[in-house]
Amino acid sequence: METNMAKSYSPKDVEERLYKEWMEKGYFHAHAGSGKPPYTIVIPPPNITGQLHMGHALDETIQDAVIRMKRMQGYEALWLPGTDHASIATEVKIVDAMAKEGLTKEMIGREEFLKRSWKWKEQYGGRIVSQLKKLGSSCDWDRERFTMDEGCSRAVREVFVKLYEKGLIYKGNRIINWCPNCETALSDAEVEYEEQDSHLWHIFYRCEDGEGGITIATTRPETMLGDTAVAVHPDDERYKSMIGKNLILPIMNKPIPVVADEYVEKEFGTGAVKITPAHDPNDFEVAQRHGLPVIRVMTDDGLMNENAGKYAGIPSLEAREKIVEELKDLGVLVKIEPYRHNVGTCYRCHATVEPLVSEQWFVAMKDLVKPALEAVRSGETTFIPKRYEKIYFNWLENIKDWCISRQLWWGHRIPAYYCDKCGHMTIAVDAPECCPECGSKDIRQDEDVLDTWFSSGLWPFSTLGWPDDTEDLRYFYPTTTLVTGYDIIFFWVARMMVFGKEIMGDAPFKNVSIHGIVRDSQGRKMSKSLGNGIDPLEVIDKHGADALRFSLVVGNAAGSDMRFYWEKVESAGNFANKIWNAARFLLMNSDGIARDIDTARLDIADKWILSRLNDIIREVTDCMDRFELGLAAQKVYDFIWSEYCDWYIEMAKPRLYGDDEEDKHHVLSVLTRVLMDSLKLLHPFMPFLTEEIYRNLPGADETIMLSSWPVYDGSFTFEKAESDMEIVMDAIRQIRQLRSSMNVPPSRRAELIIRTDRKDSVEACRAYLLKLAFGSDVRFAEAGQSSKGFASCVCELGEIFMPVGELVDIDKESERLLKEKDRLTGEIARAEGKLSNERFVAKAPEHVVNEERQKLASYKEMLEKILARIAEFEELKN
RNA sequence: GGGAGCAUAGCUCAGCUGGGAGAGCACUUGCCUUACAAGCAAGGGGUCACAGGUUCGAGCCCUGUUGUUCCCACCA
Repeated sequence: METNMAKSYSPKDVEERLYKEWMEKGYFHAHAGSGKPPYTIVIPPPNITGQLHMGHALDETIQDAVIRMKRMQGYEALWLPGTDHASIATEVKIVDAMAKEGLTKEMIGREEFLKRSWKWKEQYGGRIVSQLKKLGSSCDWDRERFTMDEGCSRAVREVFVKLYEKGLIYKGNRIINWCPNCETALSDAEVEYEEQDSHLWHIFYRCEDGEGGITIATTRPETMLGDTAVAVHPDDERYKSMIGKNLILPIMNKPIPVVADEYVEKEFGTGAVKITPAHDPNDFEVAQRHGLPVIRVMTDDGLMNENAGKYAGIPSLEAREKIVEELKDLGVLVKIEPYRHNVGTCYRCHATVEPLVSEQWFVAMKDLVKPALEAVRSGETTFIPKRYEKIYFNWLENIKDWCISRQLWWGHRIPAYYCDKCGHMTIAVDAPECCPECGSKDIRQDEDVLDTWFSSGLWPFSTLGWPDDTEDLRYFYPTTTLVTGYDIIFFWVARMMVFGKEIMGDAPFKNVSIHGIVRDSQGRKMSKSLGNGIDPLEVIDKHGADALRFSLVVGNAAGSDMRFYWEKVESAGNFANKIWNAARFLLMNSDGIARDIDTARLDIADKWILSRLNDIIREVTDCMDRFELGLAAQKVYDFIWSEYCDWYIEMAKPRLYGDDEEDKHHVLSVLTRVLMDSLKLLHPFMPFLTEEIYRNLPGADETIMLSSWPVYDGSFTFEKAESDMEIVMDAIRQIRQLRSSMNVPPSRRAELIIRTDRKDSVEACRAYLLKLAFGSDVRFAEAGQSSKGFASCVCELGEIFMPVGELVDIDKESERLLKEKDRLTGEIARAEGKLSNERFVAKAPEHVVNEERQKLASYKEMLEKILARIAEFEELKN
């Protein structure tokens, strides 16, 4: 048959066209209530401000691979896509963009700012979506959601009200992490610590009664203006007598008490800690225990405030220098030590985070967390790999209350309404018309918005329609699998588990498949500041989405980091081209008619490849089910390239080019079947290529996407043919090696004279031996066949002689034989050693012992033949 | 301070429930063998970090050591 397939595969011509068609035909759409078992994945929603990076590419590839396989296996497979408003990240970007126009938030006001933000969302939110499509993601775009769309926003308010009414959300004055740059509170999870060089300042606080005093050590002298005590360890002999006395706080010149608290480490610094409750979380706790006042000395934008006396209005770092100067002048600065310590920074802008006391909204986590912990302990939800469960446990077990209010505008505004008249606070899903307490219309909503992770925590059910009782929700919740990186287990996975258990009763997913991050070729994290990021779109442009996808998955152990190499992408692209050409070969020889395999006609090679296909189907499916995609992809790769292309296609050639029309059709039926099933196994990784080829194969369905996943077929398992074929293949390798060692070109064919007990195998493989071992003829050796004038080799099949005598280098040949003799002698010694060990024979499983016996016998036989060859050579030399 | 991962060929990495060390890339040699030179064939290259232990048998299980990466905690 004529084929118009190009000589090499060009992804560009294929990918866009196929994706469009898949969309038009609605293949991605899942139907609730179809009766098929549901398989659901909700996408980790990318930020609307974001561009596709390698992390997304990996994450989407894994999800798409899983969902495509499940769809083929007959599940009602739903991959629900969407995007995240990413409150703080987006707001920072919009503010930056505005700054270029000389504008600030305050200048344009909240309403105008939100208008701009939505415009921004319309402009950029679509960008990431179109990039996901380029990867081939088979998301159900009809169900696309956005964390700030009407439904998700209502879900947020509902959950807020519910938790508030249960007393699990509260407003309070507590110490929080403040980013002076973003000017908002942050949760603990949003603080990143980095080591920085600093100093430890030792400052002397004298006693109020004039006798002595205490030297404290601090890394932040500027906060001393807000000190309300000095703490020492209750058992510290040095300070025991001071407990309860007052010290005079330098500069401020006011008395503060010495308190005893076990939080103090006697060995660190001077063993005395200044207590600044408003600006240190530990100090805050000490203050709570001892009933100390809390005095803030800094403003929200990083200046010293009115409580700082003469330092009011000065930026805190500047104040630090001046205060140190003044302490020195007062003679109370005892010493300055260099000191390296961790400093908290904002995960978005990396400004140093200021712990300070502020009125914020919190979620009380202690009790909420319990069912989420139990869900993983009981196995309701399983992490893959399992070791990530420890991280999850560790975080949830040590959780503190979650600060959820943010002093930002872009996000879900907190549904709290304050009455200006009577001061009553109303918490409600829908904005009240008037104060339910006094009826006044002078009510205003809380200015703050919620932590972006609050709404993403609801994602698995808010996207399915909750709080409404929708068919989607009933059918697809709980979802089946979550695929995400280990870097957001705290931020996101844990929160979804908590909300899922609390709101829905069921954990949001059965499996959490965790993957690593994509690093650069030197193992560094890809980052904007390093400029070492690789744009997936560039990779797709150069090598195709299939090559990118395959390279991100193949050979990678689940859950571990990987490095990006262009070579790996190229190799994946080569693989695509290899398959393309295999298909081209098949179609060039095909008459386009689909035929079932006639099992009565199967020869040894057919049985071998079908049997091997069966093995691979089982192994690949098994790997996929265990989320070992790297192994699965590797197995498909090896099977297609080595076994199908390098061996079976080559073996098919003489049959296709022969005169036996029926056999030709038969071989085509096997070639087609094996290719078709291989394409199906590969489809999750390379959706475009496999679809393009599949459709052209005789007997194909409308699309590979909805074709059925291959299943193990016992009638196509032929263990004997498989092992017989392997023995012949080994003989072919030996002959090739022999020829290669003598530099015999393929064009020079040689007669193959074989001495063997496996005459059946040789007869069955006559054509294959001729083709693959470059034989001119195959015949059996006569009794007493000598190796004189022949090149020869020994293998499990038997002995093979080739009349290329004039090419034989006797010395080289002897060397080769001696090497082989040594190898066999070694193997025999090893096997005999094992078998003569009584405990081995007694304790090892029977099949292991038997295998060892068989090997030994086979080695001995081969060695005998080698020795005979050597003897003949010795004779020849003399 | 607590926890986790990794250490296997020159490089990057696989190695499933313990049963004779693998792939890709790189390297050497020979081939334009009518699907593919983005290819085919052959080859070289490894004390599986180190030391113990369990076992008939350990790259794999246990203990310890070293190196390395990461996460959490945050003694001012």
